[in-house]
Order: sequence, then structure tokens, then C-alpha cells
Amino acid sequence: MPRPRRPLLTRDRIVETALALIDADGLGALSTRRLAAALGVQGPSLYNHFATKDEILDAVADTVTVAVDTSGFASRDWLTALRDWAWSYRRALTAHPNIVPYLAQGPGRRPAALAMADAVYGGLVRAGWPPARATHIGAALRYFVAGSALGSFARGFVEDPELYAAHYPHLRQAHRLAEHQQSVDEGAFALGLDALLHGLAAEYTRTVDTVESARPNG
Amino acid sequence: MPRPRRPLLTRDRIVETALALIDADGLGALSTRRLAAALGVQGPSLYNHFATKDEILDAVADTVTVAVDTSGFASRDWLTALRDWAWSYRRALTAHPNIVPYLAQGPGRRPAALAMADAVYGGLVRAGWPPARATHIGAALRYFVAGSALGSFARGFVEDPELYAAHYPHLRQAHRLAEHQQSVDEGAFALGLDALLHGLAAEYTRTVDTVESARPNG
DNA sequence: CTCATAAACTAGCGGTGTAAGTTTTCATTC
DNA sequence: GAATGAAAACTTACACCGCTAGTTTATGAG
Repeated sequence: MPRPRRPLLTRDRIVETALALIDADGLGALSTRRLAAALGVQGPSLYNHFATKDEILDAVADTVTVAVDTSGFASRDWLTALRDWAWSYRRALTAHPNIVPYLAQGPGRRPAALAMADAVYGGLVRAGWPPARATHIGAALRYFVAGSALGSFARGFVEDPELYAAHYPHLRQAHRLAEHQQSVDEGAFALGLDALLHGLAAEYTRTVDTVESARPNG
Repeated sequence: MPRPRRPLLTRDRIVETALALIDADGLGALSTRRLAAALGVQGPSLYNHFATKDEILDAVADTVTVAVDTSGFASRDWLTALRDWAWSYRRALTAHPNIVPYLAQGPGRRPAALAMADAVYGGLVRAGWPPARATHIGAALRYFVAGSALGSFARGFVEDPELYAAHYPHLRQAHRLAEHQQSVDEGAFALGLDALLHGLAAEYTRTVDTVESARPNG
């Protein structure tokens, strides 16, 4: 088949289909040939639109990140903004957990990821956090959200009662974690996020408020 | 070459070499053929000692986990034990960051990972946390530690000043993050862990202490 | 001494990412 | 409107991948 009258592929169609395949069968199951087949095309044709497979994955990762809402940093207090962002971030990632290991490596050159980092860091600095602290806070929350979305904690435990009964006395009920996967994973996230933010709020009054009030114009 | 007089391979030697290759060149660069070559052997010979490549990776992941110290749960208060464990866990993972994406998928059937989960959960329950809360706390800390070790936050940002200058005003200094990688990553971890534990301590006095004192024998 | 097992080998299957070169169509310029 | 160069599909091919099957020979147990 030569060049068709109307292109069979577009970058958007490729990314969309790749995400669907990743969601359905996992990151490891995405090959250029399978992706091309799903698009009704031969493998190498993809390279007319992307230079490498990683470039496709970058685009997929960024479309997932686009869904993250950072608008709170423009309109709410920093603590509320942080909480809303963290939940939105988590929702975006858990909607497509299989891409998380790729995405979690950092923003790289992906526009949506960079825009998110920019909004978070900017919001924290504007709220009065010293730059170094703002970096640390953004990183710490990213650690927590990415870790929570990287894989289900609950599904990490095999559903085999005998495995635990023998050698791990406290894990006797671990084989039942999978049943309650969502409530376990989400409950752990909620608890951890609340604790984290509680601790940050205390730190804020301890450092930022103190510094503000010590300044002539504070 | 037929069966040699003394075995060329042992499970330990395979795991050791695999970890060294992963440390040096990344998880993606570990192939059975490259691993075998590093051991002075042909690829398929590995399958006399391990059934699949994943079984090798499981063994590698578990040797990394063995280094994690959970002894605090037997001798210290739960908050100190949690802090010591988290730091030890982080040190073990950051010593071999390339295996973290594999290891972070859950304990599976890996003995060291299960023993760690057992110690943490058991310690928290013994300290008075309700079982569901103990699960959440263990999961939340695992999220945070795994997320922090999954990849450097600092190295996630490209060292290209122009990338940021144009569109991401608050990230103007992001290209310099790599210079301070360790202090950024570790500072973020320290800040986040302190905040998390601070929040958990508050939660403890709010729930567990209250319940204890409300019980007849409290 | 016999013989099943263990531990290496070679050959090969179906799959991978991607480079190279071909063909035809589209869009632009004279 | 003709010429031309880029675009977008194709086929072929390479080097590598995990793993299976079958072969050979040394080992260790009966």
C-alpha cells in the first residue's frame, strides 16, 4: 500500500489506541506491531509519526497528566490547593495505573507534567514557603501520589492463605486484601495524605508564620 | 560443553551478577543472554537454576529487601520504629534504584518482603492501632518510600535551561536540580516523613489514646 | 555397576524495536 | 498546469529478546 488518499494515522489516534492497549493489557504488552495492528496498519508505519516508541509513551503519559487539576493554587489557600491537587493527581493516575511506572520517572520534556510542576511550585512559593521548602513539598507529595498509584498495595499480596499462615503470623488475613482493594488503597492514601498535610500545616506555622511576623512589614 | 565437573552456576552467583548488571545498566538492559555472558555461560543455561526471568528478578528484589531493618518494632515505641524502618527501607532501595520499579509492585511471594510487612503490621497492631489503621499506615509509608526511591525527583528534570525559561516561569531554576540531586531528594524525603509521622502521632492521640482511656481497663 | 538426575550445550521459534529503501499521493511552487 | 519534494503508507531485514526442545556427559544415589 502506497501513501493513502487520506492518512490512516494521526498522532492523536496512535496515542489514544496506545493508551487503550496499555490500560487493557499492561505496559509490557504494548509493542509497536500490536499497536499498529490495532490501528489497521503495519508496524513501521508508526515511525512516520513518532521517532521512537518512547516518544509514543511520552505522549501517552502526558495525556494522562493533562487531567490533573492544579487550579486550586490560583484560587485557594495552599493547604486546600495541595489536598485537591493530590487527589486529582491520584485519580488521574489510578485511572491508568499501567502507565504509572513510565510516567513516574519524572516530567522530562512533557508539557503537561512541566505545567503541573510549575503550578505547584509557584503556588507554594506564592504562599510564603521558602523556595527550597517548596521544592521539597512538591517532591514529597509526588513521591506519595506516585507510590500510591504505582501498583495496588492490596493486589501486591497473593491470594493464597497458606502462604501467610505458615510463616507470617500477623499477615494471616493478607490474602483477603484483594477483596477490599479499593477501600484499602484509597483509605491508605486518605490517611497518609491527611497526616502529611497535618504535618506540613504545623511546619508552616512553625517556620513561615514566624518569619513573617519577625519581618518589619510582617 | 557437557555437564562440567564443578557447576559453573549457582542461584547466588546468578542473583549477584544480575543485581550488578541492573545497578550498572538498568533494568531494561538485563537480558538472559547478557546475564549469561557475564557469567561465562550460554543464555539457556540459566534455566537450569530458575524457571523464568521473573523468578530471577524476584530473587534479586528479595536480596535488596533483606537489607531493610525492622528490628525497631520489637524494641522501640511505634513512632521511632516507623521512622527507623522508613529510613532503612529508603536506604536499601536507593542503593539499587533500578530494581525499584519491579520491587514496588508488591511483596508477591518474596520471603524478605513478606517478613518486612509482617513485622511492620505486627508492630503497629501491638502498639494499639486498630488492624485497619495499621494496614493503612503500612501502605502509606510504603507508598512514600517507594515513590521516593522510584526515580530521583531531581533527575526527572532535564538539564536544559531553555526548556523552562520559555513556558514555565517558576521552574527557571529547575535545570540546576540535578546538581543538588542528593540533597533535594533526601531533603524532600526527610520533610515528608517528618510531616507524615507528625500527623500520625496526632491521629494516635486522637483515636487510640482516647479509646484506651474509655475502656474499663484503660 | 547402574542409572536417573543435573548442568552445561546447540538449534530454533516467535516476538521485539527500528533502519533502509520503495511506491504513490499530496501540497507547493514556477 | 507541470514539476517537484515531502509525506505516509509499504516490504524487507537486522540484531536482539525470552524461552523450549533435545543432546551430551559428569555426578551421586541405589
